[in-house]
Amino acid sequence: MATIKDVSNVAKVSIGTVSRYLNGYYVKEVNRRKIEEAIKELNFKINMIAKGLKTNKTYTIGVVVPSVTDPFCNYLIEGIDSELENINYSLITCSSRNSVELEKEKIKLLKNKRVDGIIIMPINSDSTHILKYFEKDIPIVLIDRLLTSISSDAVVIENTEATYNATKYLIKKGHTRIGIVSGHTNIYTGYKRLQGYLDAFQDSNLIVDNSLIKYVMYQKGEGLEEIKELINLKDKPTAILATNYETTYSCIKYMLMNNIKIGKDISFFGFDNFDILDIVSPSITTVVQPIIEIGKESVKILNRRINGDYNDYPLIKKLKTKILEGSSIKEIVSK
Amino acid sequence: MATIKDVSNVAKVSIGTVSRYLNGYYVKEVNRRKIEEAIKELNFKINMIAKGLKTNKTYTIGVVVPSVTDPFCNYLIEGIDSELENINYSLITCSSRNSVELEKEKIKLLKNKRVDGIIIMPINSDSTHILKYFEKDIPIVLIDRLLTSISSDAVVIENTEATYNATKYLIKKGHTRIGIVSGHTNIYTGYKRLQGYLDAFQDSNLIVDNSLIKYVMYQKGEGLEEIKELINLKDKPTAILATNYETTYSCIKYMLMNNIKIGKDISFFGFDNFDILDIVSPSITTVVQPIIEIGKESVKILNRRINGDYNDYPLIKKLKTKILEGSSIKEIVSK
DNA sequence: CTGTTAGCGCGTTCAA
DNA sequence: TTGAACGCGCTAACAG
Repeated sequence: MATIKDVSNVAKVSIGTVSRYLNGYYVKEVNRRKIEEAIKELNFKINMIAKGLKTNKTYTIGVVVPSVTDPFCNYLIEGIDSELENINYSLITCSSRNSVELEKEKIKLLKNKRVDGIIIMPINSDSTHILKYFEKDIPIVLIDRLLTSISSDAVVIENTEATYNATKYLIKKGHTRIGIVSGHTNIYTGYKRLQGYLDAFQDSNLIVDNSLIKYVMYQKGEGLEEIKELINLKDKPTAILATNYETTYSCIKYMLMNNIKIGKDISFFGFDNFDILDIVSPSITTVVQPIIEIGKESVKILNRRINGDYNDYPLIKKLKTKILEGSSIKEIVSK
Repeated sequence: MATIKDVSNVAKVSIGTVSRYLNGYYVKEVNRRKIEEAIKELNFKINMIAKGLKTNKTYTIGVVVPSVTDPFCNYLIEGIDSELENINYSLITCSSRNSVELEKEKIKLLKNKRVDGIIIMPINSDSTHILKYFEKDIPIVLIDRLLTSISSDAVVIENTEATYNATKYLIKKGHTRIGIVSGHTNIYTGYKRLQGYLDAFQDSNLIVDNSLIKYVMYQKGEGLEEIKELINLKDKPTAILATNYETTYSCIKYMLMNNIKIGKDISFFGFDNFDILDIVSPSITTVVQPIIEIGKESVKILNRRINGDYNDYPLIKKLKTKILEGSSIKEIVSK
């Protein structure tokens, strides 16, 4: 593959001149023409590797997500990718496959690759194992989940507010026995979202029944057993609140499998609204996160750090959620 | 950030020794210890950029897919990513967003980045615009779709066989008026899959009614109008065959929206089985592709090319599909 | 087994 | 404005 040296030979100008031309500096008209011809003739493409070695930039950022087949992560990546296009960066995608070990591995890999920045959606809130990667050499932005005892840039949603509003919504519809499929509290979003549920009960002067709280893994296929327990409680819940996409999915699956009529036998409040919910009937009332926005925002912050702008560091951006109303929640009129 | 030179200084051995240590060659026990200490002390990480400049390798491959929010592409990426882990490569993911322009752009970008190889799922079969990127400098493997007039490594499925078997299955169940939601024939998979449908009719000595063939875009949200036409034909089809995930999804959505009972009012044969079909009732009979396998296989071929093994070039690997039986197909007993 | 050194392709001085 | 020369961090070849 042709190098800058080959171009300088063919064009009969010096390497420096070619380099300057490539980087947008002014060169004499005659030389410009000669260089352009040589480039075309040799089909020269600049070697970003060599350039990166010199400029200490790779024009690449890395992202580490727990899964690449989870729609939440995919939309995150879509947001990141589309924003990256604006600044001409490319993206190395890494899946930590929900393994802390792999997460470490991948971050190390990205650092070796000298990416200009890293976006991480951490597996859990435990920062001890990850802490050492947070030297200031490469900027890192956290998404979706924060890490304990690390002050870092991050983009998350108003988690507590999201479930608070959802729970309040259910209470207003007359529900007091509301089951929640919560994540484990060592996961940032699990902890925060449970908090919103508890707050809503407190603000409404209602007592929380702990048997209505089920802790499940935020992973595909998890939670069926817990949902079963919830639904078969002696004193049954009249409504169930799921707190992320995976649990929403599991709830729907369980209820369909067991012929439980959503919105009739039991009310249901979901979390995250992907295609899938389009084809469930009745339509599901859900908390909707601005996922694409989260991705885009994280890139914007990261890019400022890459360019040395640490003015507002550390910045924790919290995005608002919305409620999308469907027909999965029945109003209970008190007798 | 510490360099190999710093390490050699601290460890009091030569640069060469450090380099050899890093690359797995044998160094004297004493030196090994000193080097390891120095590395830990300096928190040294090898600079892959510099290594790449020398070895002309980036240990990175690129993949270009039409979308990063389409489950088919996601599972493809999952397969690629997991296989890449075995050979310690990382992956630059690019979305062409179903735009030929962007597809060109992304390939060019990957070439500039000097990735060691590229995997492409082309948008359509038209190779003219893409042809010039197929110089032998960087190995390319096509997936899912072939390109006209380019001989290249590729991993696809037995497309014609897949729909042939599905159509035969329907015919055996007594269906003769089978509507097909086909892709446009300028897309490799669209063309091949339609062929299977036609072949099955011919082999069964049945006449194909062209009004039962609808051509739709293989993209999210497409096809609702065509499905409507199909279902509202004067002489209605008794069964419908979708030919990819997007059209399967659209069919299900249309039927649910219009309260058409799948497996009762009309039989339905889907294509690709993601989570989503888990929560549709009745369960859908589908053609199942070995998607993860396609991804893994493409990496295996690519890796051999990267290592200079062009023995069986060009290799077009065709993987088999299976039929997953659900309850969406009714048997018609002739009166 | 180790130290020394050239050079990968490029950007960037410094003189001219 | 341009050309020559150095160095980014690393590998590989050679001599020891």
